[in-house]
Amino acid sequence: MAASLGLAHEACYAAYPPAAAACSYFPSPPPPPSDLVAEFPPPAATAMVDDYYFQFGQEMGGARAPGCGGYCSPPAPVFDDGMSLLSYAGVEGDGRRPMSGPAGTGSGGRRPASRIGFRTRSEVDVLDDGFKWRKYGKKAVKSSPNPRNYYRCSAEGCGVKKRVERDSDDPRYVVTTYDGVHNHAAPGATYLCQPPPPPPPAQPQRPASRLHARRRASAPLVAAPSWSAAFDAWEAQLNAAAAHSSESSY
DNA sequence: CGTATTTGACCCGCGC
DNA sequence: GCGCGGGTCAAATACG
Repeated sequence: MAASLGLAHEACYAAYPPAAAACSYFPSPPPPPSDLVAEFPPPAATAMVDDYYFQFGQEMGGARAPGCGGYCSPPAPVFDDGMSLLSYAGVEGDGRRPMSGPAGTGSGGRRPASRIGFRTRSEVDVLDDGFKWRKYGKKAVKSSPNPRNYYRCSAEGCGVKKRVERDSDDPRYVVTTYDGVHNHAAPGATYLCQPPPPPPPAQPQRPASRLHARRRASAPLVAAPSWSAAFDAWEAQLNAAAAHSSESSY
């Protein structure tokens, strides 16, 4: 199922509003980026997210924890050009829903709290990112000759989802899109990043409907407005830690 | 037998 | 208003 071989990273795209973003954890330090097909244990995502952060982190206004081997997304998108980043990644997001604009627009506020995408060269479709996923759907999409697979984090109460599909332009690449933020640790993961501040109790994101009413409750993906204050505190904590770290190193 | 996957159907939002 | 396309559900099936 999961794979950890034959990976090379190309690009990834960005988180976007609303403001529930947090630190996205990945299980192990990434290998050095390389054009060569690296052979290493998971995860596929790590290196690319890290690379991406270095490339776009400032524009995104993201916070990077001292010694963080993962990616800490900003509480809200700071960059103005999310679509261009998507284009850079060779994916088009939802296709129907704008990646920018007021939260709750698009399809009735069903937009996930945060989204990170990867385009990874891999011989296999499913990349081992340290989390356990359950497949819940498969769909042929118009924009690609390859089917899109839908996965949900199998951890109880964790509503994170991911979509996996082969790049329509180059089938050697797998486009993986994560929706939401894990509220738990990855099994067996080694975290280098501080945990984000605890999310406040959030309201269900989906509008009430007959369908949604009978569906299982999933972990809320949207943070309450007060979350930004919590993030500020967390960021300050990171800055303090960074300062302390630099002082102690001399 | 329990769990994971498959797959057709359904729902919803958007564009025309 | 209608059709299209994407996302999800849930019963059926496969697998260990």
